[in-house]
Amino acid sequence: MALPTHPEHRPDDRPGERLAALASLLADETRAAFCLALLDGRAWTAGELARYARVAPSTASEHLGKLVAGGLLTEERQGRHRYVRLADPRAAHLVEDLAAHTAPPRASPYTLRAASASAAMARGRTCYDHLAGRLGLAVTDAMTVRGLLRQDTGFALTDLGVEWFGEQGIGLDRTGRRPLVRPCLDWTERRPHLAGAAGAALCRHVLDTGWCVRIGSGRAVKVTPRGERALYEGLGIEPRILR
Amino acid sequence: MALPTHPEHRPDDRPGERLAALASLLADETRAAFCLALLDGRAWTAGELARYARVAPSTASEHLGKLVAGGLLTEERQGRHRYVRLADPRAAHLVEDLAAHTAPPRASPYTLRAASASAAMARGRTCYDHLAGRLGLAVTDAMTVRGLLRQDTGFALTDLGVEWFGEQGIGLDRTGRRPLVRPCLDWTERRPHLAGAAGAALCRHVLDTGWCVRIGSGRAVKVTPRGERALYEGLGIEPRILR
DNA sequence: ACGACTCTTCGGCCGGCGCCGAACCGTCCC
DNA sequence: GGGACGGTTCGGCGCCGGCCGAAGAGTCGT
Repeated sequence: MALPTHPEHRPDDRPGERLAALASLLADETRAAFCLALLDGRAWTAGELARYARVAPSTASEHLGKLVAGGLLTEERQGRHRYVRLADPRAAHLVEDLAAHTAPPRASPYTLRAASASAAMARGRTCYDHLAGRLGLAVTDAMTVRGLLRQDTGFALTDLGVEWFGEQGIGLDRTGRRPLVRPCLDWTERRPHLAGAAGAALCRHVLDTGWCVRIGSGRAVKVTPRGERALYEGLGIEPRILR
Repeated sequence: MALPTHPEHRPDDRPGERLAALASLLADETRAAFCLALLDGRAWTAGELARYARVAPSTASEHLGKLVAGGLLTEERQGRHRYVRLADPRAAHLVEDLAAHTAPPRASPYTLRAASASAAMARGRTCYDHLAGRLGLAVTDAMTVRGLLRQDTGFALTDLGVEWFGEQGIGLDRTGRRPLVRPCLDWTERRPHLAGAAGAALCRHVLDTGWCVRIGSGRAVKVTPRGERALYEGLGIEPRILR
């Protein structure tokens, strides 16, 4: 027996349907705040997000339901906690891209605490799974002037760059469907920095080797003394840029 | 006298505000349909868009007001017409990207007319200002295998590729802030094709030299016999791929 | 000057959705 | 077992926003 399809229903007669549905997920201020918070790549609990966005737990729960159903987030239940994170690099990319389109960075922060926190964020932070902030830019720029990355005719590693990753002992996974290299336009600095599988591998490497450490539990990262030496020797990055 | 700023208003206390505002523009089915239609890069009148999306002229007018105010569209008044187009390549890129995230391409078209129209679209079309469809992919792939473009470690023209543009007499404008080359992930074919300033220059070139012509007034383009020869001789593209 | 045409403004309607609090369920810890 | 805690479900409230039709303003052609 055939499904009772309405005769007037034409499949492509509503060109904007899917696009609107996707955009709707981010069209709410609370959900947008959730996604921006999750750009740090970590898993947050529902309660953390609720407090962060200053809404009732019940409200947050409903929003998370929509974001998960929409495929933007994945959840992981552990005991009485509901951990939630961006579903995959594609979802992170989407949020990044949209955020990058939201015009000017905001004015100077009000409190001292906020000022020092945002200064740390400006120095170095992670953006989902790669390095961003001045640190991310410094690495990207250093790789560019050293001929490891070319930005003048697109955005791609050179042969030299691929070699360099090998020398550093950073494995490049070229199997997945994820692009090896892509630019990520950060919304404070207005210039692209290295993202994609290579960017993620590099970020993992600098954290694993102790070149950088996370500050507290947030997105901000700090370069260690050892990391300063390594970045200077390996890429010619002046330590003072990172301070 | 100071402005009566509310003391509790903290500027970065609403992280998702801007993102949500931007997403809201596309979160309506009618507005989304408008933007998708405008991806052809042409200027549409308000009435055309209203008929296309099947809403009253008054409704369309209101939507256009929002899209223009949000910076996604620009308008140009001519007599009693209001011509509207995507504001810039960045806006087009945004819509493309979001559209690319909306999952699977839809099922086979119902009517014969729609089938032949979408077949023409699949063969070749423009996506804002560059080539897409099988034609766009064929060009991108041919450039890749000939070493003009590298996609394995990112997405960038090679030196050979820059040279090739020069040989073809296609000027590459590297002054603007627009990236020279970027990938555009099309939402029917799931692979990237050449976009950015170079993609636009190439598209302009094939239309100017008569290698391709637009079919009717839409986005679909057709390769001329002369174009077939040129594409075969210049890039080794088999004519049958384009049929 | 007149009518045809395009677009805009306004009022009003309606549905959807974001929000909360209360009640409830399950987990963890004493 | 009892209490604290995290999350969810449900009902209800209020508002925002998309839709239309009617009326009006500006433009073009005859």
